[in-house]
Amino acid sequence: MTGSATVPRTAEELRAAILERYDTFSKRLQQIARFVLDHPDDLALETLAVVAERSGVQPSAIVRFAKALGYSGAMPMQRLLRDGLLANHTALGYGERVRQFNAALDHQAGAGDDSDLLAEFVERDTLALENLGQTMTKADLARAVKLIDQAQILYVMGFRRAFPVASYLAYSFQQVGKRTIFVDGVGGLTSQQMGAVGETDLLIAVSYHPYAEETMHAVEAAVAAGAKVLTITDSLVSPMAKMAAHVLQVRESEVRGFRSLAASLCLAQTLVISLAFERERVGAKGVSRPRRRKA
Amino acid sequence: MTGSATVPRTAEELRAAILERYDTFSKRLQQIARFVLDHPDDLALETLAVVAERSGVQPSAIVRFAKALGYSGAMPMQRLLRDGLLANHTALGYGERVRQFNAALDHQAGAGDDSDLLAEFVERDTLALENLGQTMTKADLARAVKLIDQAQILYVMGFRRAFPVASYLAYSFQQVGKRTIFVDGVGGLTSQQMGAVGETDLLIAVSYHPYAEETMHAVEAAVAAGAKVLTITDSLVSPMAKMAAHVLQVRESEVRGFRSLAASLCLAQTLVISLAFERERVGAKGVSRPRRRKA
DNA sequence: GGAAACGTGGAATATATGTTCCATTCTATC
DNA sequence: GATAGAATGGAACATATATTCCACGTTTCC
Repeated sequence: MTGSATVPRTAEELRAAILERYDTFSKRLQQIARFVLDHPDDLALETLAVVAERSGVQPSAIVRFAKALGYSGAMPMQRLLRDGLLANHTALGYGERVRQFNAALDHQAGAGDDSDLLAEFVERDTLALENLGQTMTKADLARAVKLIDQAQILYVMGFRRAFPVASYLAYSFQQVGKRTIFVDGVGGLTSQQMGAVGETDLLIAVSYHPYAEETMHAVEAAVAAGAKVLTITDSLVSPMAKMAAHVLQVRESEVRGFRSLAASLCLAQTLVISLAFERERVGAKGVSRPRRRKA
Repeated sequence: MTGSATVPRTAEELRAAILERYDTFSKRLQQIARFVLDHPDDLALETLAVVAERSGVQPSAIVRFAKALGYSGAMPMQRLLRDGLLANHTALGYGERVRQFNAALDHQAGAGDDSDLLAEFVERDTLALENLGQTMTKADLARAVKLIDQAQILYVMGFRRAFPVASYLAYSFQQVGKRTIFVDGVGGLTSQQMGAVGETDLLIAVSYHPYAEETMHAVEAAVAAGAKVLTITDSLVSPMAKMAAHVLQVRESEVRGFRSLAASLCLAQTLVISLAFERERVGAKGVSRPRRRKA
């Protein structure tokens, strides 16, 4: 039953072995391989039944997987991962990591020091998310969702730094079955794309300082056409905020002058899923169930 | 059977409770208490039988110990310590906390319950960021930055869910003065946009499961043309990963079947700024100083 | 298009683990 | 030093877990 001459004896070897033989595995075995690579901790700590449920396979399949790698069963493989886990844990104590982290943050004034840029950004985005959770009220969200739900056609726009957020919104709203037009400005056709905006429609405009002129003009045009406008922006006094029917303020924190988009995207996804739930609750027509869906 | 009114609910509380009540314990119970305090990892990870043998007591004594602290058995106490261990080792804590999080969600799993969707997503994104900070090594990042820096022309692509990430990368790299072509696939011109790829160029391909065919083909084409490929993806065995010169794995956590992009965007920005710093340090030609710049 | 080989899900089984129980030992008190 | 009470060890038990096995489905190759 031993597939190869050498059976992996460390967590790293196991990883390498899986990668090497991935192609020779069957579909289900590949699925398990992915799970093991992506969530080694789960396999190490949880029982087989839990791992099976979480990875969406049968316990027996996991045993087969372990045997395909040359083990006598799933348990030896688990032990391997567990040991690796413990080794990592003891090698780098918690306190030490915190110290390193804080030290890195302390000299963030240092010019070219990019030694732990990632840690800084992680920290910054975490703060931004925290702030979002504290400042954004349920009422504001509910109102935004209601506006979106009531719109016959949803227009989404956002340029430059706001473009990723806008594209995410457009893509996701389409995915959950909302009629959405992404005003991407390709070919300078912004006004044409917005041409059919009417009173029953909603424009979601995403914009941060410095506010793109194109977006402002589009908002003006939409208001003139009688459409409602929902803006996602960084300031309640931004040019858009006054014209908009509703404003969602997102305060992205800043490190070294660079702003992020983590909070905006988190908010964006919340809007999308909230809408999906709302429609499901009301039993809207032809909307696929949002739960368990891979977005 | 509950010794005291409040049962410890975290690893720290447990530690405190043991210390506080140490004197009231019998000799054998004190022996176990010492072992738990000194080797919490062992109790967390090993089976009761192993712990019993290692600490020189009977399994039943450990159960008694747990009951003396108010638990229904030894298992709940083990779970507690396990969670505590994971909390310290955030890279591992990730999976466990997601599990807890999901378990909590399951209770309120009523379909249309969006009462605090935002809080859920904030929590999930926070976890994903934390995990990113712990699992992404400096070496991996440094190598990616080096690849980008050495590329004469940088191509960036990513479709569907990866599109926001790709657009962000393209926009930001252009902002910091890197020659970048955003392969956005407008008008079905993907292959034309990629037409000029050469050996001195780099393609950054962002892709998540299920991987867009267009992206895979583009990666193949780039490799065939002799260009290097850097992929940002969710699995080391994703179709792209094999062809790529370097892979950056991003594990976005998932709530109710919906994945986010927070970690990916955080990574993206880290790459951009790291490149900017790198160039500044070397004193590259005509690159605007990255600091204090609004990206 | 048919047949063989392979892969898969789920129930059945064997095993190992945590827990309980009670006879025995230890400790404290008179 | 005797005795009552508590504590302990280890066997017996119940439970949960990993593993095996087989009928069914799927793919592959002739």
